[in-house]
Amino acid sequence: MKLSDVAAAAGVSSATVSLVLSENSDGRVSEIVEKRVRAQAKKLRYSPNLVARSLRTQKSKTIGLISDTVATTNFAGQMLAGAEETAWKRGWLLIFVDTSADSKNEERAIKALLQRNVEGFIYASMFHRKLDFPLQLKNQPTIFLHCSLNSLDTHSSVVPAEYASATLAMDFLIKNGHREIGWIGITNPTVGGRERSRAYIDAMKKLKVKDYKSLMFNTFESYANDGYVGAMELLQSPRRPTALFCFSDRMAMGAYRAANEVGLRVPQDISIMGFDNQPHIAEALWPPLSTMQLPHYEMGTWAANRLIDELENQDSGSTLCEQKEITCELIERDSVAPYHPLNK
Amino acid sequence: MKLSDVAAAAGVSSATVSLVLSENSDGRVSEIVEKRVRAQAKKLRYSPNLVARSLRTQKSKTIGLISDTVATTNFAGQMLAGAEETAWKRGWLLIFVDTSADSKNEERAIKALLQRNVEGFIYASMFHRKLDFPLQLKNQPTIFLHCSLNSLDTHSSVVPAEYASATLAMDFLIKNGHREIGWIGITNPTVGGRERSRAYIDAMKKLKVKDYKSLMFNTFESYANDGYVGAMELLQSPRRPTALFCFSDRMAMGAYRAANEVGLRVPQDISIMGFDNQPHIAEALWPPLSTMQLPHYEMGTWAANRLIDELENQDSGSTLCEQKEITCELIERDSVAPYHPLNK
DNA sequence: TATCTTTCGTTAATCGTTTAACTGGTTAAA
DNA sequence: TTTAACCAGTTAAACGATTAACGAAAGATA
Repeated sequence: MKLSDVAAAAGVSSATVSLVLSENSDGRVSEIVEKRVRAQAKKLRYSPNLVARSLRTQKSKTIGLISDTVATTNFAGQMLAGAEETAWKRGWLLIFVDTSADSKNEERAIKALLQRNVEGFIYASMFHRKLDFPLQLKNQPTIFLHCSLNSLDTHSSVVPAEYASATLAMDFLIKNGHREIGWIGITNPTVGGRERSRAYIDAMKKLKVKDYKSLMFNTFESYANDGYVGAMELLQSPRRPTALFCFSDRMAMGAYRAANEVGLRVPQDISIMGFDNQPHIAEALWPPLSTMQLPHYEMGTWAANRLIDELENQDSGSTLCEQKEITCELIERDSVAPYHPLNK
Repeated sequence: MKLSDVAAAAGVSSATVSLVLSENSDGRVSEIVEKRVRAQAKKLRYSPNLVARSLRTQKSKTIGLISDTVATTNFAGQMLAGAEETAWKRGWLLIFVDTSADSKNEERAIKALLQRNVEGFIYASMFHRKLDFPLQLKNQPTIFLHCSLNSLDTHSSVVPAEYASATLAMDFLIKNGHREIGWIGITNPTVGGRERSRAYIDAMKKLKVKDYKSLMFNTFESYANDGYVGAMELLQSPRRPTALFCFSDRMAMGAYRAANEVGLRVPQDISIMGFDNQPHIAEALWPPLSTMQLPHYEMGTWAANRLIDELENQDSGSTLCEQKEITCELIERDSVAPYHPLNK
């Protein structure tokens, strides 16, 4: 069913049909004709050919999301979901391409999307990092998702508020009476690793805990086993902490095992705090893990909304760019208990 | 850069450029002109406008994947990845839409894709199930991914070989000398639940284990805690099994906890076999869990290849449809040990 | 009455390709 | 010599929308 079919059925020209259906007919079409056109369009189940429209208008109501493996890395798929759903709700289509962190792929992907008249991009990273501007996106409307630019005054970006969120986690531990808090983290230089540990250190300083460095343990990676190793170290040291703040839920998972092995009960003997709220882990551990919910979904939502805002009012001068940080939500489950002198 | 720009630069008509660049110029363009055209195209960095081409040819080299939340459910995102990557490799674009299992959404999604001249569909399900044919896809080339049709002779589908794979898992346990094997599964009527438990039962029958039913425990859902409950029951019963076959890795995770609580070591005192090879769980447990790798990625690959095959040789009569089953791979880690009389 | 507006539509160009049909000249076959 | 085939391209019509520019009839104004 194309425009001209409807036009023929309604006995008018296709221009008229177009005018009516695009709500652009301010006084140019009589009410009676408009009704006739609408009736026929409905009857024939007309739906516009977006390819033709796109060719004519040079718009596509489509945005592209390019990412390094964001879809496969389980819980970060929430970013995709958030972006896709909001685009969808606002009448836009989101095309997602995974470049597997390969720059040749990335180039091809951007080209392929541009060839399809994509109007703007979301550039998403699997893990929180800073990067240089991808040149192929020069003068394309672009939002950075879960990453930000080294030179950050040209485009909007949205990332988790690592420092603020980790501070929230520490506050929670402290509010529960803990002072001897251990840190299990990573040396791998990522924004998350750096900022979360900085928050830990600042909180410990503020608490005036002396020599907190002996309560810190860092490994390079953040797998469960790294957490195990770190927790074994800390839990068996003479200065055993009463709570453990782990860089990630996976490390927390390892910490659980260490606690179990050492004969410490969670949370009665040792409180454990995670980070990420990784699905199928955080709530499946026993006891369920208290942790910080990374705002993946919200970030995806924000990025899509922002981009579409920019695209929909190109004329309006609202093209300010913003470096957005979203704070993680505290997910209180059962792995943190109030400190009690008897614990020790 | 459009065709006519290249044409002007090369001093020929745009038809000629089109002919040359589409490799359709069998003897219609002299070599010298062809060279000139190619040189100019390269110099001007011409890349065809796919929207215009699509309008003209009524093809889009694009397929749509519609799914109920396949992207957000972590490890099933591998299906998406598999489909997307193969489409990409073969020069096709895959557009993915998540319908959140809402039929209104699904209708809109299919319409939106059709409006963009999508040439075929992959219909993906988050969990293995059977369904009725979605009417909007009538006479659209469609492959069913991780699901199959109730009336299954019209379209191709690809699913995991549940029965065969579960049999493989049982064989592995049996090869390790176990006979008293417990089953922890679900009553929730899914293909996976039904077929895996059937494989268990058949294996036990074949082994001639008497009254194997007292070694089975089913709950409705398959969360970690359900596995815990089931394992507690089985491990504390007078007839304690020497191995546990769990419907899912998450249930196995619960079984680990139960074993630990009861004072049984994995795998020395109790062997545990999972199913799914769920990322971040199976390998993060201690000891790492032996399990079956669901062929998500391969299924995605198969679906995309199949669909594109169909689309690329529409003329050729190879439109046979196939009900494909892919067997899971056994992932041997450390949670299964040979049975030894002393174990008990 | 002559002229100007308004109203309600239509015409035709355009977006960037593809492709069937054509052209004008040369060469080969009958 | 006529006819046919071939060569190396070109012309122009699509594909299905949008939209600037135009136009005819009716009503308003001077």
